[in-house]
Amino acid sequence: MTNQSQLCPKFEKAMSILSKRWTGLVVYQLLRGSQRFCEIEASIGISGRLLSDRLKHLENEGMVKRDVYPETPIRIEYSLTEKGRALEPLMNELEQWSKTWIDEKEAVQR
Amino acid sequence: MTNQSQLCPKFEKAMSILSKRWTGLVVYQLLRGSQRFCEIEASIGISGRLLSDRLKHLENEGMVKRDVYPETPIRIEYSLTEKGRALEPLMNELEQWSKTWIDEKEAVQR
DNA sequence: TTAATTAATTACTTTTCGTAAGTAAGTATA
DNA sequence: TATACTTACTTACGAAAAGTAATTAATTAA
Repeated sequence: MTNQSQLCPKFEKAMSILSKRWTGLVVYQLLRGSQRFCEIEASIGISGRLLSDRLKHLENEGMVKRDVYPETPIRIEYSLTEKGRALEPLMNELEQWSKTWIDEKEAVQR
Repeated sequence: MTNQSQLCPKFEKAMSILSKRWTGLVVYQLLRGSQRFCEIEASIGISGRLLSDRLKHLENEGMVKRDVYPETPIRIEYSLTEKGRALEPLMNELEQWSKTWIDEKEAVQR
């Protein structure tokens, strides 16, 4: 099959961001408002090692902003940029889809 | 931080499907209509080994249907079920987002 | 008999993930 | 002064997943 790819490079890039594990959940969680490292860590169950990596990645993509408050102990708040917040409609779509098409039994256990 | 996860298990499951590499692109490609193995392989640039794995996975999730036509050479058509097609609005959202927020330079190169 | 085609699968290497422990900075407590 | 505490990371390392390439099975044509 010699078919060339017809995929839009921008779309492909967008999908590559979303299809990296944890990244979508971090964005979803930050849609609730700015949060600190340990809050995100606890809320989605990611390890510190990977959360650190994903936040850096999202910062590089211009989707997340990092604010340092030199209190004691230090407080660092992460929040979405406009680019990040623009994924809200997509997240709502995914919520709707999951409510309609995923049943309790196959959902993630905790 | 002792915070419990507030994530909806259904949403978490949905996100885990989408955040597995290639899965989203396979669904996106099949939204164009039923296709055979080698067509999908060529169009999104996935290896046969992983495409085989992802199609099985999507079949198990009830999102993809596999039809065998015992011609010569054998033809096997993959298509989306209703559950799979229901992701079309989300894919449209991601397309829009990528057009607005990803610029040429950072897009996937080919 | 050899080759061709499609849809996989197997073997092997590289990359990423997950867990746990360690570090740095800045207090607070004994 | 020494020790402990808190947050936000980083490092080390074994396990799992991904990437590449070669191989297989079924069928048929040259």
